[in-house]
Amino acid sequence: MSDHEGESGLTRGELARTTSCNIETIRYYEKTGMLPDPPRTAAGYRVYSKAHVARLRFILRARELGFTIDDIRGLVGLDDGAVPSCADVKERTERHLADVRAKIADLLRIEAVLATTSAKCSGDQVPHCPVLETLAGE
Amino acid sequence: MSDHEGESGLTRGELARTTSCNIETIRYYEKTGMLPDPPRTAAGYRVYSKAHVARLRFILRARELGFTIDDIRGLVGLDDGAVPSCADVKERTERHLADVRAKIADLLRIEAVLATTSAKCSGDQVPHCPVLETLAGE
DNA sequence: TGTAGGGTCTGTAGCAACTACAGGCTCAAG
DNA sequence: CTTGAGCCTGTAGTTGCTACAGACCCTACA
Repeated sequence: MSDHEGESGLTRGELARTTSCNIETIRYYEKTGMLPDPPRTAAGYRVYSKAHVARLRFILRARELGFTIDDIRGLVGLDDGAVPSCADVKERTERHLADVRAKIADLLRIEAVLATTSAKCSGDQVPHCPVLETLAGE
Repeated sequence: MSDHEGESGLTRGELARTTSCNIETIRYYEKTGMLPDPPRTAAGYRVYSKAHVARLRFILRARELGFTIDDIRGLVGLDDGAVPSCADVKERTERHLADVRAKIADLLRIEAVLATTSAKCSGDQVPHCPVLETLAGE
């Protein structure tokens, strides 16, 4: 699979390594239409171009930021076929930002409960376990 | 299904309503052993006692606090059969607390990126979309 | 007594977003 | 020409539910 295209023309394994993406995930993104179907060699091996690398990097970065697959589909214009407008992108981002903030607020509440409850517990055998009592509803 | 047991002896639907738990989730918890199999009427209807209500409330509260099903299994002594020691409970709680804190840290990083990126975007047509550029990797 | 409507029973399939096989090809090196 | 790595496909598993379909059952009302 060494060819004449310079650094282009990656196999699936090579793409996985250069992007640190699980090799099966690549196939998954292809199946779900996130990543365009690459051309194949005569033997059926996928051949990825630089465009594929860029697209995959985009997807992975968006996932890192917590965008769902559907969000990303919108960001790359796969839901309506058209390249999304700047306003579209901004709106999706803001919506996602609100979700993230809500999740942070949830987790902070949870953290407070866990921290105070756990602090009450000596770890020794005390008459009642504060953690279990909290969970049981006092 | 009105019986002589006072406020005990709930049907599945009644248990769902009193705990605000989805009715199917109850069956799921039963199937996975989180909730003990209740006795049945002659026709095969489940009959739940106060103990079931308490156990389900416990599970739901622990889930709200982000404990996984396996965590909860440990908290109620279902993984090794024995009632967990206070130290066990404390250790599980602390471990979970660390997870929660890590998740919060992740989300705060994400929030910062999203907020600054989104702020750069006017929403109008500008030459380049700052959000997409960030995702594409500058 | 009949029936209409709700509730309940079971098993099974679906969701997100992957991940991990099994069984078979293909390719490059020795 | 063989060996071993890599690739191909389809399918099943993961977590924590949720949502059916099709069959019972139970109560109320006529």
